[in-house]
Amino acid sequence: MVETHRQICAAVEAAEKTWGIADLAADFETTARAIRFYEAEGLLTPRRAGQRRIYGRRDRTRLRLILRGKRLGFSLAEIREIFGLYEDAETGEAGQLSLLLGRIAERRAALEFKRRDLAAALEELDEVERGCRRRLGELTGGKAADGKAAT
Amino acid sequence: MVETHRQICAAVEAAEKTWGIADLAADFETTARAIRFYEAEGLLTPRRAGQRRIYGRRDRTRLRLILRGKRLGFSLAEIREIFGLYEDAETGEAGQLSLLLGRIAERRAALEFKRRDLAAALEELDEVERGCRRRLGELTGGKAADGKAAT
DNA sequence: ATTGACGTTTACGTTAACGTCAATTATGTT
DNA sequence: AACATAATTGACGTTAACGTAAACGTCAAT
Repeated sequence: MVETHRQICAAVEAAEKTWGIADLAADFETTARAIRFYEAEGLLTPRRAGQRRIYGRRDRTRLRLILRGKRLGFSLAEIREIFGLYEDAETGEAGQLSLLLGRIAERRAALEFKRRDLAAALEELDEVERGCRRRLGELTGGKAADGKAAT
Repeated sequence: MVETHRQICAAVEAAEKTWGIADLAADFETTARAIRFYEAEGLLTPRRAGQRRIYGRRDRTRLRLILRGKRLGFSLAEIREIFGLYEDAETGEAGQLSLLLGRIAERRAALEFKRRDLAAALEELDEVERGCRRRLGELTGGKAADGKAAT
């Protein structure tokens, strides 16, 4: 007798909660196609129940990292490298680990560069807003007594 | 008599410094092709001396904004919208300006969302580094006296 | 007047990251 | 057993953001 999906899930649920691909897509506001694509790119490796993909906690956190990485402007290739770091940090040998620290430092530098970009963008936005409010004040404030308000 | 490029530049240089497309490409570590592409997308509008593009201060700041936007994961379409905001803040009428404040708020929300993403990414990287150092300590520190170090 | 450096337009090619559709295969429901 | 529902693979299409190559113009220097 071959186990059904339900039976397997029941057995597994005792140990760990699982999800189907549609669940993930809904929860993370993405599509099944995209999730399969990430798998094809080596970013996800869900278990299988026969044909069907079964996702666990670990897969969810992975997907969360993927999507966040994308929002920050990283390519899937870069994200894959980052995952490499994460793996190596757990499995690597001593020789690799010190090299790893260097690569982690690079990653940190990239992230902090982005943080500066972000800070600059926010500051400029503030400036635009101030300018906008000032102009609004000039136009509606009624105190058109100063020569510059004429147009 | 038709003015030569040089004569025009000489006349203009008194008022403002200018650059050619290759200069910009070099200064910002991008390519002439990309710069032309941004123009075709309506993100840059350099003056012309005959056929040739002449870039001024304003164009440079624009290009800087474009590239920063890209690094932060914005599409050229989004960047174009942002430029729209910037323009409107200077030229818009009163009615538009209050609407504009709302769009600015949206932009700010998007940027602060990214900031949270970024903070989370940095924290996780920290965690990975700590884990890495801990493992490194276990492997090389020699104090393998604790049962868990065996593998 | 030719060479070389740089710039221009036009057009087609490329890559990443999926979307879309079709044909097929379970799975649970009635 | 029949049926709808949901998932799978495979194939091809699409969009954004340029790259690349061809063919030509312009200017300064030789």
